[in-house]
Amino acid sequence: EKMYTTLLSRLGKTVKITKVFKPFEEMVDKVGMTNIFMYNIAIATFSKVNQMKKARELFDEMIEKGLKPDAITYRTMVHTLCNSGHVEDAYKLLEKMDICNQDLSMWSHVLKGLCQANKVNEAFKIFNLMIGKGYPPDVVSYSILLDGLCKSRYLEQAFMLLDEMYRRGCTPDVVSYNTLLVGYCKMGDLKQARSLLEAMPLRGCDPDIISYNALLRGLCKAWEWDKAWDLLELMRQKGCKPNAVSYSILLNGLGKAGKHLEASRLFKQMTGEGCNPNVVTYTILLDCLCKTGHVEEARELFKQMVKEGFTPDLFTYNAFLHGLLKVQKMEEAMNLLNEMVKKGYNPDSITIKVILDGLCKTGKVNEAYGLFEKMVEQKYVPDMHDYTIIIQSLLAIGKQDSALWLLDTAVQKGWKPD
RNA sequence: ACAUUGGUCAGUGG
Repeated sequence: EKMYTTLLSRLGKTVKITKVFKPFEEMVDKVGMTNIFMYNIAIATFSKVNQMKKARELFDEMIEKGLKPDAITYRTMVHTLCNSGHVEDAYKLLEKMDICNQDLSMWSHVLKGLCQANKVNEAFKIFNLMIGKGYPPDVVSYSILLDGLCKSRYLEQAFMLLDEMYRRGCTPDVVSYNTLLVGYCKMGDLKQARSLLEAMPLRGCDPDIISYNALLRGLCKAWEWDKAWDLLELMRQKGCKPNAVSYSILLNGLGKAGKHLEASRLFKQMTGEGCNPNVVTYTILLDCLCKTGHVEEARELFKQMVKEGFTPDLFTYNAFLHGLLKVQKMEEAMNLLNEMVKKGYNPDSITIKVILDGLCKTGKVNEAYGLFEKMVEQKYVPDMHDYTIIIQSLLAIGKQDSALWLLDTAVQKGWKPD
């Protein structure tokens, strides 16, 4: 039994790296799952590769067998339920389990899950409930709520919550401040961001690279290029050397502003500054080249990144596909699509929208609809945007009745037209 | 023997 547990653990670790879980699954089926360790390992492993269903089955199975889940089992379950959009279930589980197996971090997972589902109000309800149960919040749980408020654009409330943290003796740390900084910058409120940044050292929190990157993003969004360059200089002076994220923020800003020459120059420059490119920076530049009508250069960049040993990911493929389809290079796009599938990247909802849109814009509405039906058959669940792409192009070629029919189908499936 | 480990920054579609 000990041997099997060790074996399972070893195999589990490789699964987490390679994401290939078939052999592990067979192993789980073959060996008898006899102790709690084996279940804990198996549950954790399956949840790491997004096999929630498997994880839950095992959890139920162990209870049926009369094995009592321990704190670790519960923690793993709560964690993965929250991260896979099943916060409700996580909450139910927490309500059911023994007090001795609960702790603040589990409740924090629930808070985060709710915030990610855009349910900040719910999060606050749980927050109060959790306090009532004897789990006073700490700086982490507060920061989760701060982030939730910021992402829902409730910046004033976030600021007030920061104040509440002081009053309750939960001194905000650099993460709390950064959370708010990001919020201000995304909203374009650079004034507030700057004053918060200046206030930080006075409150015993020196800004770190994330603080500066947040501000950098705000400056790029406002097209304040000179100030952005000044900030880079300031960062170097303060010993916060710009990192790959800093450069990708700048690259993306330049790209979105259509400044592809400057973006290309910065891309070359960053290596000289001791910062190596990565998949993200490559993808940003590639996208920028595509969007500014330089597909040939984009293709060269794609080749270059592969040659330099970087593996294109779904973002890269989607961006490039979009670029190719925009200039009607249908055949090359389909080759790329095949290549990406062969490499193990399954088209996601964005890939599908890119292709639908590409087909429609080249007048191949029928093909688009055919693909759409095929995807639905393969249990892809289209959203309203997928419908919109096709409906719009049906209207464009004067097929109002088909468009209306499709719209009706979407509505019947519970979608709300926008 | 072994397992879980809570918060903040960058990229793709409509």
